[in-house]
Amino acid sequence: MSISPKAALLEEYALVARAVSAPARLMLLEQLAQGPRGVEGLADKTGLTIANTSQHLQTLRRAGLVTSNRDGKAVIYSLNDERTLALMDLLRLLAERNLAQVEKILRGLSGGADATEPVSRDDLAARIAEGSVTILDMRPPDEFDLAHIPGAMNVTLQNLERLLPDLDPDADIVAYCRGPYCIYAHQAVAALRKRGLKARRLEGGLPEWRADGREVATA
Amino acid sequence: MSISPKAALLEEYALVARAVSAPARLMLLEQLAQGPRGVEGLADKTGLTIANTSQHLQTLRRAGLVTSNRDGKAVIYSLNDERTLALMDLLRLLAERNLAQVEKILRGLSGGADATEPVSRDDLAARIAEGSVTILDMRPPDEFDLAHIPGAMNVTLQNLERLLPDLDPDADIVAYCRGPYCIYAHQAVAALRKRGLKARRLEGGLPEWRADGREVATA
DNA sequence: CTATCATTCAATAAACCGCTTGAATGATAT
DNA sequence: ATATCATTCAAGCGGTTTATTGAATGATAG
Repeated sequence: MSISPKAALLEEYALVARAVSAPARLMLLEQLAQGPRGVEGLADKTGLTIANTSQHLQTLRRAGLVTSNRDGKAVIYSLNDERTLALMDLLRLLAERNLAQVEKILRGLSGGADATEPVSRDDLAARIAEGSVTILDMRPPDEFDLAHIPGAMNVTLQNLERLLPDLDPDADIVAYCRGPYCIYAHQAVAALRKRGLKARRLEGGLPEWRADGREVATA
Repeated sequence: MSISPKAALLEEYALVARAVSAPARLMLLEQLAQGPRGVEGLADKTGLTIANTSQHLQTLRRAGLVTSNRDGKAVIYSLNDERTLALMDLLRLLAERNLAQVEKILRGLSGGADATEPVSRDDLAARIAEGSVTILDMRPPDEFDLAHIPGAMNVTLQNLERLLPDLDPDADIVAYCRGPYCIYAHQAVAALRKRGLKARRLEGGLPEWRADGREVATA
């Protein structure tokens, strides 16, 4: 006598939820949203050990969220389903709306300033067409090189200070990074606004920009 | 020195995911999607013990997915955010698309017959207006009494057999139950089709029908 | 005030998860 | 074949989660 089909189904749904229930795996998925990666690359980016990264990736694979294929001696993992990003975004949305702790952390990121509404991707595209916006890509240079929004300047939080004198104090600035989970854009906007600049965050990040079918540039 | 804000945020997102990563809690949420309930009622419906139910509900509350308020000596829990249903539906979708195991279980439910596409709620509403459809509500009578689609007949799997002679063999039949997680409608459709009747499943269930802003009837 | 009832808390054992370590695998290059 | 390299496997430790049990709480009714 097997267990009920209902219980079996719930167990499978729970398996998917469990896959996204560990911070380490959310980090890995955020990286994979940028594009396919090998185990070592993912381990580097996330700060996990190689063996640990491999294990987490296998958990994700068992839940059907990623696939792997061999390329020579390296194993390349990629997102299996774009809707995984939607799942992660819903997690974020629910957490932001319903958990006081999250609001507190986000307020801390913006340095006490009022959180500003993000700029929609449609808006940004229109501004690009007008040529009336300065775009900052806050991701590490290697990710910028792979793909970025056309016209964006690659800046890290560390060298943002040095860039300040070069920025037109009247320009509208839009900062973005990996996606909704990436906080560099939050931090950049906070730093820029503290200096009186008109900076805002892009809604989502590069994967979302791409998912809209918009063009990207490569180095 | 506190941990990084990024890690703290991921921990909170993971908390939400963990909340929906246990079959028992998915069952509770499915019940709560029908409407607010007390602890004892939820324990009855899910087959969990009272203490266990209470603990799971507190886990859900910590994740911000449900709220509770006291009514006399009973504590009534309700869904805190409609998007929780979207989260659960996304879990189901990802599982159905990417896990072979799920497809196998669903094929088992339909008794080997080809799975039929569900009827959309728009379609059903149009058919109701035409009066050209027989609607079966497969939920337990107490849930039917609280709210059901106007014109629906309340049938349980157990007494479906007895009802068969009364059904017009040429009628279009649409069965529904609690929502996407409820398998009674699947099973009813399988049983009816095996007897040559034209039965299909409604997409989603009563909570989704309601969320569309459509009317419901009460006993 | 006392009794009752629904719910929660506390303590426990068993199972599971996440990370580390070191060895094993499997594909390539010499 | 042998060496090398990226990845995976296996085992183990500490911490967390789950279900159970029985006691404690808190609101209401008499």
